[in-house]
Amino acid sequence: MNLKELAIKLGLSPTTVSRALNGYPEVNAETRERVMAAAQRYNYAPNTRAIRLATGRALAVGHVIPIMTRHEIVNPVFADFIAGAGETYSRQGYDMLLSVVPDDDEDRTYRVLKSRGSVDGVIVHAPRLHDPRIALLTEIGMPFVVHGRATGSTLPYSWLDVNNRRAFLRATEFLLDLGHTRIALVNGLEFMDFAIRRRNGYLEGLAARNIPPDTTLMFSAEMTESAGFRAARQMLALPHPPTAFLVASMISGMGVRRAVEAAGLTLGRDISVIIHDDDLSYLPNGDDVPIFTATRSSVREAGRLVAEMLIDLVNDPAPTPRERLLEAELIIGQSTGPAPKALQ
Amino acid sequence: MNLKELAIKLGLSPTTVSRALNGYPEVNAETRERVMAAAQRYNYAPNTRAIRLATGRALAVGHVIPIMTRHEIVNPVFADFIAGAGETYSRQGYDMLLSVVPDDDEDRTYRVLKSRGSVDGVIVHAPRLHDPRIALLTEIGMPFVVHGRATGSTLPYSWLDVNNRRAFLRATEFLLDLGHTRIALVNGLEFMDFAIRRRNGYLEGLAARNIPPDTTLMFSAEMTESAGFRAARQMLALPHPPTAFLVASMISGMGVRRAVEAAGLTLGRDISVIIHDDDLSYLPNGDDVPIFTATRSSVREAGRLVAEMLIDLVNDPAPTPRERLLEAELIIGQSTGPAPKALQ
DNA sequence: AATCACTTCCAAACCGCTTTGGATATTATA
DNA sequence: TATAATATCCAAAGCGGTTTGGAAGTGATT
Repeated sequence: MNLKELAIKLGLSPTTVSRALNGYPEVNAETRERVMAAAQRYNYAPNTRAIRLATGRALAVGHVIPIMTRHEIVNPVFADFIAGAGETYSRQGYDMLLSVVPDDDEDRTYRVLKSRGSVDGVIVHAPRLHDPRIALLTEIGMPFVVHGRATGSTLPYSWLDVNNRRAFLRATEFLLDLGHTRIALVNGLEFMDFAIRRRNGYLEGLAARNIPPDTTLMFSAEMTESAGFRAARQMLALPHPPTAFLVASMISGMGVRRAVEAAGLTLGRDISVIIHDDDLSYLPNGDDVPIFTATRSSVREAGRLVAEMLIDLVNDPAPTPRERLLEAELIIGQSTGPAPKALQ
Repeated sequence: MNLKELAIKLGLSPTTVSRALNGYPEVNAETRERVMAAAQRYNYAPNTRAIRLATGRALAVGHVIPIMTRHEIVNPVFADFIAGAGETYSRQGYDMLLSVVPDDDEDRTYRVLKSRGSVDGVIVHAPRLHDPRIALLTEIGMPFVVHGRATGSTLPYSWLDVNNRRAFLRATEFLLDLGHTRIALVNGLEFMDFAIRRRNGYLEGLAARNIPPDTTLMFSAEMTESAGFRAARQMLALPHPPTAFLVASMISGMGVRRAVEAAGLTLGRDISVIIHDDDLSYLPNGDDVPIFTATRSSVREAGRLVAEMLIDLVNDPAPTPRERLLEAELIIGQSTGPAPKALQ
């Protein structure tokens, strides 16, 4: 059942039917009723392909997921972020287009997305320092919003980010207030923008108390359980081990916990751990009471908001970029406590 | 730059240019060269919206992700599965359309996807017993492939599944061979088809050795770390506790491990654990040597294959459904060992 | 030289919608 | 009552491709 057939059945022109369904004013209220009812009855839904061609809009948003050819890691926060963004798209009648491409092919993908008109805009994931995608997208005129920020980028751009620096600063201060002075950082890969900001927050916190940073207590790698385990095991074996860990994610935190327990130490008593919790639905930080003390910020909510920002941007391409900084909460769990006296 | 403009620049008709680019035979080799070169030079890419309308094909595959309104869990294997499927789509020139919808709205979503012509087919995720989606999709004539199977469904349908029954049967046998007789099952939600099959494999393994199943050793819940922890803690506190656990996922396995260690027991010595490992890229089961003994099957590879099956199906709607059963490997890690003598 | 079979190209219809530019009927205004 | 304004509807022209049904040219065949 298409527009024309429906129009014939109603004894109206396609024009009028189209207008009736799309809420244009130049159609009799009674006629509109009739049209709506018929559309319902015949189960009519306009063909999106035709709408897209006629309007020149894709009614779709692209997410380009680069698969790193080196370390083949799919970002664990991806599923929840997508779920959040997807909620927004469903609500607003947009489609979500996912392109999974080798990371050396990302440029071409954006160009093709643009020239084929497949999407109205894109979301940029996991920005790195001096991220080249910002210049590329600006150049080809593709609207975009970055989830995160790209330190070092000179062009203006729209973004939504968590205040990672502040989150890790607060976490550091919290540990310092508990009497910890040997605080380790188990960070993500430090070419990622968020990781840099977190490190900066950590360093800032230490500096404010005149504690010189100790590179043996600073670790950076992919946020896997194993990496967290290795980092913590290694640091706990130091002659002057840390009494607290600041950890980049729930998953690495589980590795850290394993190392702590393997060393015969007790979490929250001998060793304090604060993680960053993206509030992933399949990795809840405990049920009622949180397992880990954490800086928490829902990546799903971020997905919802970023998607909204992009749709706004597409519908009203204002010259001034949209920016939004979310604060992470610091939630207290069972993994932190006062620094052990013996080591203070 | 569109077809017409390109045709004018070349002094040819749009027909010829279209045919040249699409490899039709009725065009001079020399002319084709010229057209290809010009397309390259002017950076011409055909507008997908027009192609879709003209051909009546969506050149897109849909993935409908139901967000359960109750327990808001996004499937953790989702990201890797999507990554795998996405690789296939990129390779074959298809778009991947993701719809995130409340689970009570899934039906409507499929109908709309069909009547609007947004996709050529869909992948059905996470089938349950008697899954109603199979009848629905068959009824509305939407090509689909199920990732998994739906026990109880009477209609024929195409699917790709891991032999979950066999995997858990083998894992059970492996534990039995090690002398374990008190084997616990920490399963996923048992309205999910894969969970039922795993339980069946487990029960079959026990039955073959004349071990009656013990319901106090059978647990079923969402596959979270906390759920795994709770299940194991509870079972380990039993008067006659298990010496081995069969666990549905890496994540629940981590919870089980935590409970084991919290009970002062050692994994692989006092307690054996076998997990099912979906080979998620962000949750590797150890680096070089596996942490957990596991039944392993790459969900990413499954994604690649399911997507291929669907595209085949769309391009050649054969009457006989396509079926494919993958076997899981049993890989030996550090989490299993002979049953402790004292408890045997 | 006429006919036939290819080869190579093109004009025009079509996909299903939106949107422009009227046309017609109805009501208000002078 | 004539005219202007308004309400309501429609024909037709896109949107940018694909595809059908020739047409013209070329070389081979009779």
